[in-house]
Amino acid sequence: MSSLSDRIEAYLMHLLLHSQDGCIEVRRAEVADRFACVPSQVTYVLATRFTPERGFYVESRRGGGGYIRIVARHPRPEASGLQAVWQRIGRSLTSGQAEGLLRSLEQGGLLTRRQAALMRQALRQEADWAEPPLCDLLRAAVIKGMLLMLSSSPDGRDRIG
Amino acid sequence: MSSLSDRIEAYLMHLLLHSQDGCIEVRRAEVADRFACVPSQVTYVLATRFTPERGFYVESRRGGGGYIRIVARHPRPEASGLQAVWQRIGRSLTSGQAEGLLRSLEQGGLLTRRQAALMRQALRQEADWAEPPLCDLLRAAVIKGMLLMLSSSPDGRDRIG
DNA sequence: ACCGCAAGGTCAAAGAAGGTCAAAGGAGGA
DNA sequence: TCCTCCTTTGACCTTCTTTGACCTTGCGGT
Repeated sequence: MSSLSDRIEAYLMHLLLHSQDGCIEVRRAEVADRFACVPSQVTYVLATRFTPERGFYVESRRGGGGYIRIVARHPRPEASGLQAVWQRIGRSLTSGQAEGLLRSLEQGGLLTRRQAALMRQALRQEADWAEPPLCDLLRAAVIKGMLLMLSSSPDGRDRIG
Repeated sequence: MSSLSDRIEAYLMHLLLHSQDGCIEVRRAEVADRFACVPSQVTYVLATRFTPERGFYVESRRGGGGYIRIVARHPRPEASGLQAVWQRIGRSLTSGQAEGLLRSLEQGGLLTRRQAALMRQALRQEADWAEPPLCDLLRAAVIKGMLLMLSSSPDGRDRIG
């Protein structure tokens, strides 16, 4: 089901989420080895998933002692909780930023796949009809509303009855 | 005589009902295979039966590891009063309209006091910084996002407690 | 400097899904 | 009968992934 790229993404995301500062260093060849694939596969994953648009930046160096460093702009959302994530969201959010956020929340276990899917749908439906910059404002508004509702009653216990 | 489309619909619905969270992932080619039909038949069923109006969202991805994900907004078949309200909200909502809406939802028992209060706060925070007409757009977006999350919680949180 | 190895980078081709669209088929009603 | 609406099919398109050949960069030794 999940593709090789997805598994590599999950692996790197896992490392990021468990890092102290939302910043990791890996060797391309090592990662490729772990997943028994060609090194350029790792490059592909970095290029398609860990983009600045989604809130990551990647630097690397070649030659002996070379490395790839991935830095997350939203370090460890799973440790800080939905409330903290919510506070970091500003008034505007591009679709790429929203997608990156949802993915990392999903990876961090703060959102179920279903919740993430619902939120994606809602974002499309409520924001995509507008042009930038309006659509980005709407996206931030929708997602913050949704996160607030989720975080305020994570398991339905907030029902007063 | 149930048509092929009906049988495919029934099959997918069966999977949904037996899923824990009202969210399934299938491969188009596999489903087509099971019913010995062309893949586009599955697309047809999705397009005609699993529509947003009927309470379903469909997400898909192409390429290797591609899939079709179907999400039911209501894992439980019970209709939700919130859903109906949600569907009637347009793209714009004045603060007066929003307040009226929240009040009637609260009185109707569809929202707890706490939820309503939370939503009021979110509305103020996310929309009031802007001038009309933008603030009305933002209000509609926030409130729809929040209602969606409430009305689609798998644990039936949206029912009157 | 120069050379050679040890990284990582690029790019394009091949492969693996799903999407589109229009034509053909079928069932029911005016 | 004829018309309309829903189904079924299939040819062709678009998107995403995987692989591999070849390129560039950095470091260390001579």
